[in-house]
Amino acid sequence: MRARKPTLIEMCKAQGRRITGQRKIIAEVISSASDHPDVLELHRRAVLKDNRISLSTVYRTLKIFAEIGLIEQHSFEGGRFRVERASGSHHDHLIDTDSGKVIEFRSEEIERLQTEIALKLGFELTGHRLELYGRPLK
Amino acid sequence: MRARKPTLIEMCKAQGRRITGQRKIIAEVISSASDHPDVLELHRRAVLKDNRISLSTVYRTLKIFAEIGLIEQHSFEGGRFRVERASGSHHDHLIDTDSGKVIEFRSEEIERLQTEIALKLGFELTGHRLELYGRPLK
DNA sequence: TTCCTTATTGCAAATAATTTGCATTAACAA
DNA sequence: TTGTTAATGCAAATTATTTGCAATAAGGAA
Repeated sequence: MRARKPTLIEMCKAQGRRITGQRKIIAEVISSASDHPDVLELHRRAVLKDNRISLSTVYRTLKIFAEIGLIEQHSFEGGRFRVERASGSHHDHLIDTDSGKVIEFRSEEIERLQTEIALKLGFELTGHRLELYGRPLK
Repeated sequence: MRARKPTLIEMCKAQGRRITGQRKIIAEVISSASDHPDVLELHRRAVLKDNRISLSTVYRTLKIFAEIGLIEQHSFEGGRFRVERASGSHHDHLIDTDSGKVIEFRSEEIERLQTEIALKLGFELTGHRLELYGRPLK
């Protein structure tokens, strides 16, 4: 039997946090999202499952999840913050400027170049942000 | 005699805009900035030269300059918009996370890879954002 | 130069996104 | 079951930016 990846809630509990109904639901919404919803959208989806979840709680819960490293918050060009479950493996994003959809990708080549460039400029790379914006080819 | 690069104000005039005292000063502040100041900082500097410049005017002027393509506005991680005079030549940014300073760089290699990746994903690259974050090496 | 039209400005109020104070509720350990 | 206290909901506060509107001033016409 293979070790299962712990759920958001399990990780949360492991941090000594209380497992509330609203946290369970917000975690569920995030886990089952295949897109990169923004906070308002998350709240909308959460309220569908339990209409007693306030927007502040969504904000607070996201902040906690982010601190523990369970999710990542991205701010793409000219929009609100958008959320995705941390996948463990790093990737960058291509944003479809027609639809707003987000496509994930990863390039070892680019990762390597970034470290190299930082080094050449006299810096130790601690993070980066790479976003491509494009229109689908016909 | 070689053609001189037109000033922000000249470009502005060429667009049929009125040349006001505040626009002259804001243009001056931007042109003489060697860093990437945010709006509040620009306003602070502008007020030093003429204390009758309001923050809204700075915002409005920046919007106009940006529309004409005279400046670029960047939103680096977790901060306000920061402004730089458009240089004509594209470059990316490395942000010193200790000091907040911004270093410009350009890598043909990375530019090329980006176009290639987008293409591979079925997209025509229309824009991108690349920011490196790092700490200076000792 | 002076006058006239209308873009531009300053100010205060409006938005928009997010955060916070506080009284109430509910997790969960004893 | 109960007591402690983290978490919640709500409304109000923040922060960054935009906008309505009356007053001002650029710049072409006379």
